[in-house]
Amino acid sequence: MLDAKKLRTDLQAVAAKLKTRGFELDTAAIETLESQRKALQVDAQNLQAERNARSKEIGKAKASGADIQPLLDVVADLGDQLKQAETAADDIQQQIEDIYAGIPNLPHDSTPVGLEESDNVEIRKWGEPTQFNYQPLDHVAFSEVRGWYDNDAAVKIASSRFSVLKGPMAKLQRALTQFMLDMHTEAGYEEVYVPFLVNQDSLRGTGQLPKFEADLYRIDKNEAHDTSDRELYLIPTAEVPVTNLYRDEIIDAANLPIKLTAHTPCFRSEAGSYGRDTKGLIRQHQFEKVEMVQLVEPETSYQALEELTQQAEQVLQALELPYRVMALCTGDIGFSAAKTYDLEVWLPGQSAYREISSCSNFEDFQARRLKARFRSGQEKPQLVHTLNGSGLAVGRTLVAVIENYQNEDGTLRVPKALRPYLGGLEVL
RNA sequence: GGUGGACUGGCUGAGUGGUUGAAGGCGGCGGUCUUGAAAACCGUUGUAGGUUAGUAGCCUACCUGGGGUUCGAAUCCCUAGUCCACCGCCA
Repeated sequence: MLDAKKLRTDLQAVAAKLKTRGFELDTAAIETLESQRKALQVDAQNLQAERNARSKEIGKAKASGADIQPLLDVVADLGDQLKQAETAADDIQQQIEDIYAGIPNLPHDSTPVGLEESDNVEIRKWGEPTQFNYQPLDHVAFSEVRGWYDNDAAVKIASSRFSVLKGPMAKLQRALTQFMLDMHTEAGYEEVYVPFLVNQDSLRGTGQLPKFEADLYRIDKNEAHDTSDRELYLIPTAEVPVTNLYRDEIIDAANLPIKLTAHTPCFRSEAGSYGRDTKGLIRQHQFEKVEMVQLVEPETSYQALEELTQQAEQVLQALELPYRVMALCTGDIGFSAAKTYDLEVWLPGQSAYREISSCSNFEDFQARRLKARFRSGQEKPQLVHTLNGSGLAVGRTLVAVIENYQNEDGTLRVPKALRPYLGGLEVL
């Protein structure tokens, strides 16, 4: 959520900035609503002040034994007036909040301007696309031959876009997870284990709600025994539970930066992506991811974004997987992000670079709704800046390892860094 | 799953429906005293919104969330959440 004050005082500048990401802000509607809000709020508050004063008089009169009936007559309809004013003010307030909740973050000045994926800018490249002296297989073909990957079984027990991994491939995925967590904890990230189901407040905090409900899996409550009015959602990323650890918290500045890492499954309904990446592990309803999250002081957040991105790159470098770093353009960054780097790994099966990590600085956009603040000394609490990045998407890393390390005879070399996690095996 | 109890500022803990944003204590901050520190003593100490040139003043809201009763709610009622205790079940 953007700063309401900034929206009021700097509306045209905000609208201009949002336009670079293809978002049209209805400034006229906002101005109208804001001036109505102001009037109604002042109205309601004046009535409240009057009621408070009158009620106090009644209290005093009663205490001194005077007749309070005349006083009661005076305030007879005050309650109704107040209720009306409050209802009107709440209604406008709600309309304003609904609009504000749908406004995306302002892109940082260093985010390249552009409306489409093709406007993203390559920042750097590491390694060269892996060379083969035969036509390399994609991960599906390769792993099906070995009996490691069973799409039909997944469809039978769940539906499409799920997968069953067997034997060495299942083990390889676990090794990758372990390896990544170890790298991050050695670099100073604290490992956390968190719920895979979260409530609506958490999803609002990180910006998935209200706009992206369709992308989420919701657990409908069982009316037979559940009278609660809470509904839980499967997490689309560990970002949600991990960042929400600090919702409604005031952090001692001495404890910043906070750097966390977590491994979780992620669940995405992938609504509207029919026909894209239908084969294999690239786009799944359920996948494994190791995530990094940082909470930092505002002045250091762009430095932190570089550090976070490099930490994700370290994983690819350690696995010796070729990749490139893309700065997403204003039209391609996510709703809550001010700046995002995508890491794209080389996939021989597709002869293309594909996203394997996304590292973003949200500045105070998430923190504002989370009320995640810090305080140094006696100063007023201030919003933190939040960042996160995949380090990495494990499922896609598995794809990358299989496609880049395959041998023509159907065997798979184990990246050196992973061997300690697979009992020293060099070939699978 | 059943039964009972509780939820108050950073923490602890009072609070007969009426100058209660909320006693007291702890902690924090400032000061007195001291060569310095401790102790003691004095003062101070929440968040957000509105108004405003203003981080001044004034007004409003906030005692777990939401709703209600009332001229007036921390206090009464309903509802949800959370925690505690006992019983049952369980990886």
